[in-house]
Amino acid sequence: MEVNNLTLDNQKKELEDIAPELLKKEKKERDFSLPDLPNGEKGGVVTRFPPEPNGYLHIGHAKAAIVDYEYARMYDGKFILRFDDTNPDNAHLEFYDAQKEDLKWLGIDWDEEYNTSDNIEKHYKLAEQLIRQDHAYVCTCDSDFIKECRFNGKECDCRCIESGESLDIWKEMISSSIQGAILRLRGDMTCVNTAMRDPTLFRIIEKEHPLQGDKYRVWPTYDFSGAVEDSLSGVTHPFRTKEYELRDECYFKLLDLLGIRKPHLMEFARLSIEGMPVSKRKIKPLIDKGDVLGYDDIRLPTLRGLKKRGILPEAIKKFVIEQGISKVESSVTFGLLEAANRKIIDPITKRYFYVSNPVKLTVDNAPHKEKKIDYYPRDKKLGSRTIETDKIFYVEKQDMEKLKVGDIFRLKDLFNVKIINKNNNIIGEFVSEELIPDSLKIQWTTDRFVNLNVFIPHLLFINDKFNNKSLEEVKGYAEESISNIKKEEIVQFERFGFVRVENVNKKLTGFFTHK
RNA sequence: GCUCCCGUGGUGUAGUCCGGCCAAUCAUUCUGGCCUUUCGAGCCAGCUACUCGGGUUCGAAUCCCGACGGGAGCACCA
Repeated sequence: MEVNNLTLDNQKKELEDIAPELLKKEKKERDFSLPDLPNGEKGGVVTRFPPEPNGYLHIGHAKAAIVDYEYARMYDGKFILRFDDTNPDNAHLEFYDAQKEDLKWLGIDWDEEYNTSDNIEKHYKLAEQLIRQDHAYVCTCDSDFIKECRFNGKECDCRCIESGESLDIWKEMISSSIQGAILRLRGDMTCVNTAMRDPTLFRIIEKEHPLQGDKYRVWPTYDFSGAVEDSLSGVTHPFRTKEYELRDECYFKLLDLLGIRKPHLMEFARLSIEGMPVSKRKIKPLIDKGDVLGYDDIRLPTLRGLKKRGILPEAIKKFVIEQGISKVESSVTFGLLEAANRKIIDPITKRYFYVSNPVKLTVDNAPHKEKKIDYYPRDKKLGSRTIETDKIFYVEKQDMEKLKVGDIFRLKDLFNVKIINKNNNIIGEFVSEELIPDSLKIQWTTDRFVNLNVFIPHLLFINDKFNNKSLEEVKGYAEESISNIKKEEIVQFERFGFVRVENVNKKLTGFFTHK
């Protein structure tokens, strides 16, 4: 029978008769683990995270680090932390440790750690090999000229000097004080891929290195050190971001010429969050001007900023793995990270009363009470506190504005109140204790409150322009028991949102995490 | 300008290599409902997508060609 001649409805009916089970769509569960690695063998995978110690880690670094780390764990392999500190102009001592702290906070530990700058002698040897093989040459042209030649696909005269002479100058570069010389790969000056037009392999930078001091003046470039280190350190699956894709050819050519092992190099897209730039170029000026408070500002996607705001490392990990290693350039909303975070913190955070924009409410005939309220009714393990109440309360101005004289509402977990007067003072009247279904329940404090201001982060940039309303400060009263928290804790202020509260020298500050 | 990469709902992603099981995954957002002593969580339902045009094929999100759109690179930075 010609099934396709039937209408859709008839087809369905027909199917129901023959094979009803086919009509039921069972939900497919998607697992959020990373896809398999090409040629990935249990125990045989080595990955690496190679930051330059030039700043604090941000969510973009976290993506790379988590992907590298997770793959190593997935295959029972090895994960290497390598500081790519081959430019003494950029590397700073403080950031080696700072970045390690950031990684540890993320929950990442490494099997091996080293600095590229420890291997400079090795790099020199390989460079010498290239020169002897006539695959690299010393160039003394100035950078503008080199640029021009690259652009036009022209070779310069330095390319013709013979390998012996190049070697002599190379040795001089290392040992003496000559300036203005670089070592270049003999690539192809007419190659359509401009990355192959004799890229620079080594250059002279005379600056104290944070670890090596003044031991070296000739430093390898990323093209050289990256490829060589990946190969020599046994990395099998190095990842990097898409903007390096054009350099793949150079990476493999170098390893080819040197006759050393070629890893399986892969690229993924950079992670960008809407309105939260990651680049130092954009963040540094804001810090210098004082527009943001530092690299741990809660508006920033630095790991320190996220931490301060109350984002947990597990949420970052989930978020990153959900994004995966696609090459599609996309801009994710911060809401996705928030959602991941909320799922984790919701079941484990205590609920407190916090009243922003407080106004006084007097309930003259209120019964005196000592009310025990669970920190989270759904999980008694989180404990409870007892609040003593009398006639005086503080409630949110916004809530009171919604109510008219005569309206009845409930002070949550306490009793029902009717509004008697709203003129100068807000006066209420005790109505009853039993819960009135569907009544408005609002949070409150007594007159034994503590002052607590909450900083609420908003988008740092809107349409590429700095948002000068990006940091909002809300003043309010929190119930007294909030001051019992230790140094810091993420809590939920009911009907307000999740807030990370810091308790430093008896001074409380709140940082709004998310709704 | 040249070269490379990418293009699935509002957002992000799975599927693309190896065409059929895709009348397209999952998450998030949004809308409605349920539940709840929070505007949070949970539960249920709903909306919305294969950039376009050709080709190959019995059959294309998937392969080929072209267009369009987005991103990146063209550093003595990584």
